[in-house]
Amino acid sequence: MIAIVDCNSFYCSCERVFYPALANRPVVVLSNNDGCIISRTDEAKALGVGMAAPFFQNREIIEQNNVTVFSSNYNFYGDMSWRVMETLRSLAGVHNVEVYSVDEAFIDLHEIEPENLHAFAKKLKSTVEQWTGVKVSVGVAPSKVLAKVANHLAKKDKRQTDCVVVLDTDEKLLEALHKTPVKDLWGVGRQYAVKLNSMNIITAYDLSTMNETWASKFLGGITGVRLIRELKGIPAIDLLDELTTKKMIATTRMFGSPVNNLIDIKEAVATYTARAAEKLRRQHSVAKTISVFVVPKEKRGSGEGYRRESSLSNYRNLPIATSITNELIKPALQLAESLFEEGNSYQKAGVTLSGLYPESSVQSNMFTTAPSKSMNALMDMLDNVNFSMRDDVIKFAASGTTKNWKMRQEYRSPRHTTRWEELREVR
DNA sequence: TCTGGGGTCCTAGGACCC
DNA sequence: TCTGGGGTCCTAGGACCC
Repeated sequence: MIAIVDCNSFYCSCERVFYPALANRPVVVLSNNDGCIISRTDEAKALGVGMAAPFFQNREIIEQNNVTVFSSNYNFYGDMSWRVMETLRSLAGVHNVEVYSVDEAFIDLHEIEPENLHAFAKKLKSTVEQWTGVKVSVGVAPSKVLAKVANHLAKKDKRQTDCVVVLDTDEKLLEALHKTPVKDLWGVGRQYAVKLNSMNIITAYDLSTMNETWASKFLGGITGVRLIRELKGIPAIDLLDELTTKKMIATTRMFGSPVNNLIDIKEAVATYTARAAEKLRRQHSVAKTISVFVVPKEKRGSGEGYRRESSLSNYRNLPIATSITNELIKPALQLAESLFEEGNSYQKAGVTLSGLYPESSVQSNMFTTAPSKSMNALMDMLDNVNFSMRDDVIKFAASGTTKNWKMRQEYRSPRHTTRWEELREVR
């Protein structure tokens, strides 16, 4: 059996830990740049605040109902996430926990006796809440997809389930499948939901009766086949090794306001490159390819709805794979220059590192030398300082100091857990 | 006025090779 | 004039996730 532990309204939950007075009040957390609502409590949801909805469209409801608003504070959430995951690891064993996202983890329960499943799930929940203050829901079932279904039901009716649902009999599984619309399944997005409904497949149960040949044809090949198997209770998506390394690393961000000069664009690109390089070093990889993209600000008619912007990008293959920040910044700045057009205004830029290899595999060729030991030692020191502060205390000159392009964060909470000077005071 | 920031996997199709 | 069959590698693009 597999469990998924999912934090309830994670970012809001984090904020509430340090503002207990908000316990039963509506709270929302905004995306970077204060653009969208990316986390909302049940109370905010009940008021009609939409998920992933633009902030400005919900402003009225928020102000009228005195909803508490926070800008996102990723240093703080990252630290809280780490605490939650450590708690789970200490209860279930390091090797049985797969951290799936900042607020979710799968747990392999093969070491737990069937009759103890429910008690163990409860223990996961109560311990996390006691040690970190973050509320969680737990779903338990024979496969990952079914565990997600269980978790969904646990969240939907918190009072009745007490946020724990264990699907350990065929009757419970069938009932759960009948109750779940296909659109709520993990792996079925908007496109597939429409397609399935048009074929008169409405509930998860309907989908579970389909065969694999059909799934292969209509639901994205092997992905669809795995979904069907998982729905039938046959695990088809492995618990991932904790040490799997990323195959691509990106850092991209909207600007606080449109940028129209090359100097600012280059500062932003240098900053993003430094951040991406840091992620790269953390997983002990080097990158062979770097690409940069910029998104011009679109001139839109008032009648048009929002649509995904189109970006301009360019890439470069490096002579030798590296994770040294300055070796990556140089080509990144050249790429930024090649993309920039005088007179244009830009709203976003990003840097992607790909062609990743373990750093131990780097070889020098005839024209280049392997990075010197001192350069690597410098990077280590920089990462240690910046990581311990969960922020960039030490930066590269190319990142600049003006930050005309940096994002808006009007409602950010203090970095309670990573800054002494921002620690909460209790009198 | 104002619409996030990361990632993954899969497939199709083109380039190239023998 | 005629123009195979099989393989690999790469990229772009679509779908999905939180």
